[in-house]
Amino acid sequence: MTILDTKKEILTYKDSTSEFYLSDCLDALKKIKDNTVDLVITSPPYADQRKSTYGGIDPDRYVEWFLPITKELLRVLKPKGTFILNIKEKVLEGERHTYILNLILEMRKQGWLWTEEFIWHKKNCHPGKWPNRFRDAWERLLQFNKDRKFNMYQDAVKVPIGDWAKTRLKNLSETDMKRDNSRVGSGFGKRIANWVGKELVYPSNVLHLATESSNKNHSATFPMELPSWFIKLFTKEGDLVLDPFLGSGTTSVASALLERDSIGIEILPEYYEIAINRFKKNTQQRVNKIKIDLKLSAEEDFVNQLKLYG
Amino acid sequence: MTILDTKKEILTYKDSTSEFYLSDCLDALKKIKDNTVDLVITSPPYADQRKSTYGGIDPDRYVEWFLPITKELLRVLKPKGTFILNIKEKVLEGERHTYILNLILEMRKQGWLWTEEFIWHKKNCHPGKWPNRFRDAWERLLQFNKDRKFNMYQDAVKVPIGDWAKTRLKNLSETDMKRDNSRVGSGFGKRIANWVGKELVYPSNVLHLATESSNKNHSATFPMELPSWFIKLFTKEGDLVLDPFLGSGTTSVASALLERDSIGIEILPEYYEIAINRFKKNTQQRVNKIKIDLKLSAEEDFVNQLKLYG
DNA sequence: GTTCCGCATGAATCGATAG
DNA sequence: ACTATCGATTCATGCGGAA
Repeated sequence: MTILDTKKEILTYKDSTSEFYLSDCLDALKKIKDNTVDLVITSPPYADQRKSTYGGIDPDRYVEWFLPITKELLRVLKPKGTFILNIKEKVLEGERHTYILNLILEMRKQGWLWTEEFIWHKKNCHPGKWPNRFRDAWERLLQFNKDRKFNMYQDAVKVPIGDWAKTRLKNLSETDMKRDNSRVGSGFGKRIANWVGKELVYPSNVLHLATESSNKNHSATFPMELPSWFIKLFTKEGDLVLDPFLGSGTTSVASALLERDSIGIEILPEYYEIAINRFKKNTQQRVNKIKIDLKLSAEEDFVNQLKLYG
Repeated sequence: MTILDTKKEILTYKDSTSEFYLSDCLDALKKIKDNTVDLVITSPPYADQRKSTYGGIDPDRYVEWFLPITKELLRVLKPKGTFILNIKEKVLEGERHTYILNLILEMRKQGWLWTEEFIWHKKNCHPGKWPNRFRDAWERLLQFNKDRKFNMYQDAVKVPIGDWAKTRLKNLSETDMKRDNSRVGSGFGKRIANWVGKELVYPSNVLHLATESSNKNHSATFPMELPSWFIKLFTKEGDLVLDPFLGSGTTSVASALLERDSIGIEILPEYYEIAINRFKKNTQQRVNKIKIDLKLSAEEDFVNQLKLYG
């Protein structure tokens, strides 16, 4: 084993501050004070799955590897904060492995409450064919809390579709959507503006999102909408978001664009650099195109909502 | 406690035989021979949920109540057979209860393999609003097997939609679909005929189905498409399907229409009668309308596939 | 014979109130 | 205190009656 580089950088966007740790996860977590984080959201290395990049954790030892980390997360999370864990068990010898079941049971012994399990339905799941199973099109989004009372801002993720709007939407052909979408601020945008606020409903615990194929740099791509949705749901502006397995930095970017502070921890220098660069690019781009962004924002938001809650 | 009525009736449809037991589940199971069942599919009473009708099982005692039953199911299932368990944990004191996690772990100790977990996305989930959670829109469909090698007929549930058909479908307005659907054998039917065989894809492990509210007789309606889909996937004509918690008899009807034999067990006389009557009505109706059904079958099948894999 | 509209109906959960 | 019951909340679906 080589000795790991460690460093810390701080970037800002508008009023938000984003810290980046190049460090072992546990080491960096120990530098964070008790009860300071509003939301932890992460997609840890899946057992044995990303062996080539992360070293891979033996499925049978996954729980014992992860428990010290969840213990630290419990410590740094505010009493009314939330922990969202994106994970899916792998198949081993023809069976779904049980490490996630055991992880949930063990985390409850640590003091975590297992509040809810959201489903991420991956609309464009990985292709493939096996004689004894179909393609895996969903992942778990486990919600844990320290207390039955936690912060939840449901109105921030309301979905602008009722019966009436839905029928109209179905009657729009796909080419219509595309054409109008490209004409910024014109037809489609105006129509959306009419819908928004007319028929807002609360979403359910099933999210419909496509994986992002664009960022091939990091093997586990979780789409920007995923952290964005939970950040809007469980934090307000100025709150602090933590991702202990930052990867290519999706959580940091999502946090900054929503003007939340963030801490991201990544052990591999390659990914750390990718995360830093992506953050700079995305926030800078945002600043340069601020006028266009403002014009687009209503449409973008609507389209994102659609993608989330198809 | 009153002494329960017990009886057994046998009904037939085409070449298939359907047995109905009015009996305690365990008692009836013990009359079934070892290694004779090709598919067990059932939706047991959820913990504490149907208290008014089924007596309700205490969540903390759910596992110990269910394990003797799964032991019998393991005995009667053929080596290459499959057990599909439809279940969802309830919320207790703000947390998702862990009895299903424990059930899976305990069933593995009995010798079951936990092969897969399908998701049933309930499009019309129960409404409601709470300060700390969204509506629950999914249920588990746990797949268990006795052996890594099991029968699976994937081609039987192929979905007739590729990218090309998908795009065309989106461009069809809803009213177009309805209108053409009503003209039997005309436009829509022909178009389907063009698609079938052109773009067949395998489905994923996420099923999109609405619950059936039409059958008001039984509180827990699982939609006919659900057992139908798994029956097609895991059995062939003439095979034997078992539902130890028959309820209003959906599994028996689905089995008969697909010409599989079936055994259904129901402890409550009210539901037993409903199941018998529904079976008679559905199979009889089917026979009367056999010509129309044959004409419709291609379309019906397509529409059902659409509903399953939206 | 169709199509459209209105309405009842759920495998729910929380918090307040009552025993 | 601890348990049991009840009202409030909410929306996709399918049925029935009417145009």
